[in-house]
Amino acid sequence: MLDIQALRTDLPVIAARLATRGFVLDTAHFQKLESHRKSTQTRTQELQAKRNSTSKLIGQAKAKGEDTSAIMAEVASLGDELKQAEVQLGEVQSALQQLLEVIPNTPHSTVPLGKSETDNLEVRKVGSIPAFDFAVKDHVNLGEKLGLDFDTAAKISGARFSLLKGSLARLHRALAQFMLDTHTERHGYTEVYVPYLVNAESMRGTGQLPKFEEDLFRVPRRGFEPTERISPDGVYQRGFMSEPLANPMEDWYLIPTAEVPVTNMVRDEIVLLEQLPLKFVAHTPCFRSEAGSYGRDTRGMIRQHQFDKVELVQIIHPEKSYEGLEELLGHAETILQKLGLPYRVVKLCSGDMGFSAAMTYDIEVWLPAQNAYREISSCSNFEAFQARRMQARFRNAQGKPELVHTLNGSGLAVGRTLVAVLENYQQADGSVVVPEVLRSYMGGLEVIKAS
RNA sequence: GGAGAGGUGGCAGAGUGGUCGAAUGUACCUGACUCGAAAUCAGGCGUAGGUGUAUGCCUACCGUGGGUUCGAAUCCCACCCUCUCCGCCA
Repeated sequence: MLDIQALRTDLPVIAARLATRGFVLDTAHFQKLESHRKSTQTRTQELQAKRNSTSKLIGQAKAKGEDTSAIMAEVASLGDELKQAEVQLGEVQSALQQLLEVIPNTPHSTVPLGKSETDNLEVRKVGSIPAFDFAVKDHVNLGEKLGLDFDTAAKISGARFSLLKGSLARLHRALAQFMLDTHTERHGYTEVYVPYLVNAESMRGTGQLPKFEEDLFRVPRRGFEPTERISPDGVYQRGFMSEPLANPMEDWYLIPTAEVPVTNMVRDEIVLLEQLPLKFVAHTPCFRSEAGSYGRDTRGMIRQHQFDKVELVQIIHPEKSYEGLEELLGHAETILQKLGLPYRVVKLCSGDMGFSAAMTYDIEVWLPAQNAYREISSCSNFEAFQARRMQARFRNAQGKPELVHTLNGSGLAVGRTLVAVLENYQQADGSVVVPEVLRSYMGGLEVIKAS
């Protein structure tokens, strides 16, 4: 969320910055709401002040045993007008809030201007692209002999799920363990285990709600009848839904990234200055509906409804956040370097960044079968955008509460890393060499072969 | 699933419907005393918002949302959360 004070004082400037990311801010609408808010709030507070002072007089008069009927009649006439003013104020404030919640973050001044991913800026390329003296296979072809089974996953669940067996399942686990160990032992992160089902308030805090609900899996709790049942006359019914119950419980959402539960750890908290930066790493599954991505990456495990990710999160002092972003990016890069995977770092342009980010670096890993770099990590500085939504603050040197900055980045997406390992370490016979750093996690296994 | 207890300021903990934004203790900050510290004494110490050049003034907030009332931390309703006991359970 943007600072409403800044919008009040600097509206044209902020609108122009938002325009660089392709967002049109309706400034006239904002100004109209804002002036309505101002007059309504002033009027409401005047009436409240009058009610309060008069009511106090009644109390004092009664204490002395005086007659209060005249004064009570006076304040009674306030009632309707005050109630109406309060309702109006509530309406205009929630309208402002709703408007504010769907405005994206303003890009940092050093973010390259552009409309789409073609305008992103390549920052560096690291590692050398492997040369193969045979026809490279993609991870799907390679995996089918090694334990990567999409058919069974489709039977169990549906499209965009995968099932790993044997050495590949272990490789998947090894990657996650290796990443966690590296970040905790070398980069100073504290490992956390977090809930995978979160409430709407947490989703709002990091910016997934209210605008991107269609990307999420929503899990109803109490509130509906089951979706399957045997009807009274003995017929099996599927997809049955009753009318909603009178008092439904708040729904949960499956996390689309560990960013949500981990960053929300500091929601509604005031952390001590000396505790900053807080650095957390979590290995979690991520669940995404992939609504709107029909037909994209349908083959293989690049784009799944469920995938694992090791996520880095930092809660950091505002003056240190850009420094912190470079460090966090480096922490993610370390994983690729140690795995010996070639990659490049891209700075996203204003038009390609996510809703909440002020600056984002993507790390793209080389996939030989696609002959392309593909995103494997996204590292962002959200500045105070998420902190403002979460009311996540620290006590500054003057002892006053001030919003923290939040950073996060994948370190890395486990499924895509597995794809990259398979494709980059493949051999002519269809086997895959296990990267050196993973072997201790694989019981010393050096090559994954068809069983 | 059944029965009960409770949610108040950083923490602890009071609060007959009427100067309660809230006693008191503790922590913290400032000052006094001291060579210094401890102890003691005095003062200060919530968050958000509005308004004004300004000392300031005003509004909201006692789990959340409604309601009753001229007036609600206090009364009523619903919900959320925590804890205890019983049952079930990985």
